[in-house]
Amino acid sequence: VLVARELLGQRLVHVRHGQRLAGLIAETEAYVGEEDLACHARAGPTARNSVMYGPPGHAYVYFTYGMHWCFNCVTERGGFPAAVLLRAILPVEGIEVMRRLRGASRPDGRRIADAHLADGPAKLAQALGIDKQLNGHDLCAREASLFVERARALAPAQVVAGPRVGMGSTPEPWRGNPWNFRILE
DNA sequence: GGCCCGATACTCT
DNA sequence: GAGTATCGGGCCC
Repeated sequence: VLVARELLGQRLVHVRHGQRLAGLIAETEAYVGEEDLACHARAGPTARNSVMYGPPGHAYVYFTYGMHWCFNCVTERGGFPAAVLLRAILPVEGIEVMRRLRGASRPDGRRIADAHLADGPAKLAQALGIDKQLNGHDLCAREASLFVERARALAPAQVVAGPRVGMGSTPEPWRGNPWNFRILE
């Protein structure tokens, strides 16, 4: 939960084909251990969630809804499955490449605003070119192509906490735990 | 902005 | 076979 809050305002970078694609992290969510019934590790270790059981500082990238990738930073010690889902960034570098990777345009054919290029977890992954090839990637390695840079600290008043998105039938208290964090607009 | 719905394929309570 | 940490299009407001 602490990492989810502190990642806000920092810069997520993917160096792709030698070019930096980067954005300021604008929304995150914490998923904390097997007891958290919203966490992919709620039923114990599986092939899909194995990276979450590994050491912290690695990328957990999963596939969902038949067509989307989502990117998480693994947190906590090895053996304790926890991660932070990155749900939105504000693009700042490589914006035109992100627009092309998203391949989306508005129904009227006009370009999508920068702020909406990566304002969802699957949109974020698509805009940065993140997929299963980066599952397990060491975000802290010296030669890492995907990593987080320190950008700026946010004042507590700039952060909004609320319940996580898409909890469906997840029981309380997990459904309502305020483990989603976003930057106040 | 909102609501509804279909797409799509992987995971495994 | 059911469920899914989602998105975009169509529609309405």
